[in-house]
Amino acid sequence: MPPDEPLDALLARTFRLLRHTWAQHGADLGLAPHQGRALRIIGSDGPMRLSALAERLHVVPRSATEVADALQERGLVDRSPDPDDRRATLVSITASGIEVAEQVAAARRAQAEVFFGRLSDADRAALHRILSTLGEPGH
Amino acid sequence: MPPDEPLDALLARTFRLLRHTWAQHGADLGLAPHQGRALRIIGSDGPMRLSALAERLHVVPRSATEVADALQERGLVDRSPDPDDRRATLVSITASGIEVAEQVAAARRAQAEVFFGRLSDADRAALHRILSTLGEPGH
DNA sequence: CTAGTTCCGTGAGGTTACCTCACTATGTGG
DNA sequence: CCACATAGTGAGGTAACCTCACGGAACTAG
Repeated sequence: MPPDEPLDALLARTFRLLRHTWAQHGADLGLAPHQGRALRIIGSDGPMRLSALAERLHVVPRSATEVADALQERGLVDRSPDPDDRRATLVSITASGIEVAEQVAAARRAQAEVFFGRLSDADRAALHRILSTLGEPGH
Repeated sequence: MPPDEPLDALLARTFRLLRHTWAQHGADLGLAPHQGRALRIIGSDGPMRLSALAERLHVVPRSATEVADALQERGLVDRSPDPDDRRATLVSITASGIEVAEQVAAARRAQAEVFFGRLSDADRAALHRILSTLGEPGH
């Protein structure tokens, strides 16, 4: 609302708006944010160790166990022993997991279309370029 | 990293990068995210009821009590009875609260300067305009 | 004025999503 | 063979939310 809102606050506010719509639809599918994120990661990167999943989610390994537990209980992922290391467990997505992940992805695409819909093509391209610049190298 | 990353994911990733630096400096001052946010709100909007603070923080009133408790215990805010309504409590910022809020704000400005520093003035203006458009009206 | 209703802040207690620590089973370098 | 590191998980803790119920205060009708 403030016309001179600093860029950082503006970015935060915009993101919160976007996240709000995500949470809405994620909740509709009974998925906590990290669960949806994990499902997407496993779905796109293929079977991975729990420790690898933990790293992708930015949580400690113990917490990835819980995320996997929740998804497994819903039948969305499976655990299997890693043939290369009998200490390790591979988490892979199931058929119904793929289905749910696809629903999530579709809902997200649709929502992004609405959310960014008011921008011109040029503005979308500019936003993409500028954000990419910010996300790039020099930490 | 993906060159064709969708806008929504890109926005989220960029924000996470920014938030990470916030959390860092907030933690340095011993402030949880909501505490810093509350301090900023009370500092800029003046004394307010707990229920009003709750609304600004997007939490239920009971949770605002806890945020205020934590800040009061650090001596950063004060509670006083609302002269207009003896049911209500006004939370106002103290002298040391102002000092801490100023430190937080200064750190934030400095970090924003670094974070957005790689953008040209034109790009900053474009980003500001585009994000403002996204945050505006038709939900 | 009074009786009913609504609203303010908070005590009590639950849930959730994280964490650390310790343990077992397994792998690895000397 | 042995010391040490690593993968996942049980046990238990914490922080930040939540709901529910309450006492005091304020509004509203009759």
